[in-house]
Amino acid sequence: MNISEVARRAHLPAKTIRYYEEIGLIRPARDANGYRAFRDDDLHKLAFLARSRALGFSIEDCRTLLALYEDETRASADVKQVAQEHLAQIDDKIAQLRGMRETLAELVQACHGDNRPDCPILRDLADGT
Amino acid sequence: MNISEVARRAHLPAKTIRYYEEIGLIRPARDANGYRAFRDDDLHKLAFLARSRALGFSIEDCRTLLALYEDETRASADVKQVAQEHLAQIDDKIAQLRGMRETLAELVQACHGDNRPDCPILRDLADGT
DNA sequence: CCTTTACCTTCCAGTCACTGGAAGCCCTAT
DNA sequence: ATAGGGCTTCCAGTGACTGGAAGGTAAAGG
Repeated sequence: MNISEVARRAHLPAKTIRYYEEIGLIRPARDANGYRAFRDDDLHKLAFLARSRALGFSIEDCRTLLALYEDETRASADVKQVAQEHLAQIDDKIAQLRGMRETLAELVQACHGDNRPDCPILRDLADGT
Repeated sequence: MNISEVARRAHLPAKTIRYYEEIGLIRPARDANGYRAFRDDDLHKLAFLARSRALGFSIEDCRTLLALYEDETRASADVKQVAQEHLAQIDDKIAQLRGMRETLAELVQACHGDNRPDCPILRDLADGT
């Protein structure tokens, strides 16, 4: 498989796949002409990475997960821990965004949004009141 | 005011304040010795920026908001539009995170987290099933 | 007056995960 | 022979800082 085919099948841009090789997540073979020659194994790994990234795991988490995936003697507890920590981070992020959302929604609500300069949004940003 | 005092009062790291000057958000005067000499006006702007950033506005949004803040002839509608667009982006982000959270929580739930290698999390990442 | 300590300055590099673009080689079809 | 598309590498840029080095300056203590 050339890069564009594997990109299509793994749902990743070709650029990203090259980048993943650069940082050592995959090691595709090369044809005589220098083109990357992807095996099914590479495709599986890339699909694994695409799904891990879609769940918001960092690249370093993905590296860990991929290593666990390939390690037949892994303990599922190790996988679970990575996932749980990530879940906690997502919860933090959601909480933070909800806080912002609440404040912002109130301010937007309070602003007339007309031609006059008076604006509760700016007042709040200026005074923090 | 020197940078450390204004940093303390605006709740921003000194590094960030220097960065904000570099990108043209503020233009503090200079003392003869080369130290930045912050006026109350600079402090107000920095506090404004700190609060805008805390609500998740991008630096470019902050630039716009600061310009509106300083423009006595602004229309509040312009401010409201920036805030509303940002609110919509936050909502998108929350929705995306909630999607991830839901999937992840299910997977974490399903994983025994013991010494055995069998793991629904890895299965899902590998198969997408 | 000297030294220490705590500021302040600039500049450069690194973060994270790509993304865009340039320059150039390779393969296929006409 | 040429046109097109795909492939390669390398370099630079994104956003918003953050860390650290190298060096000037100020205030306090001895």
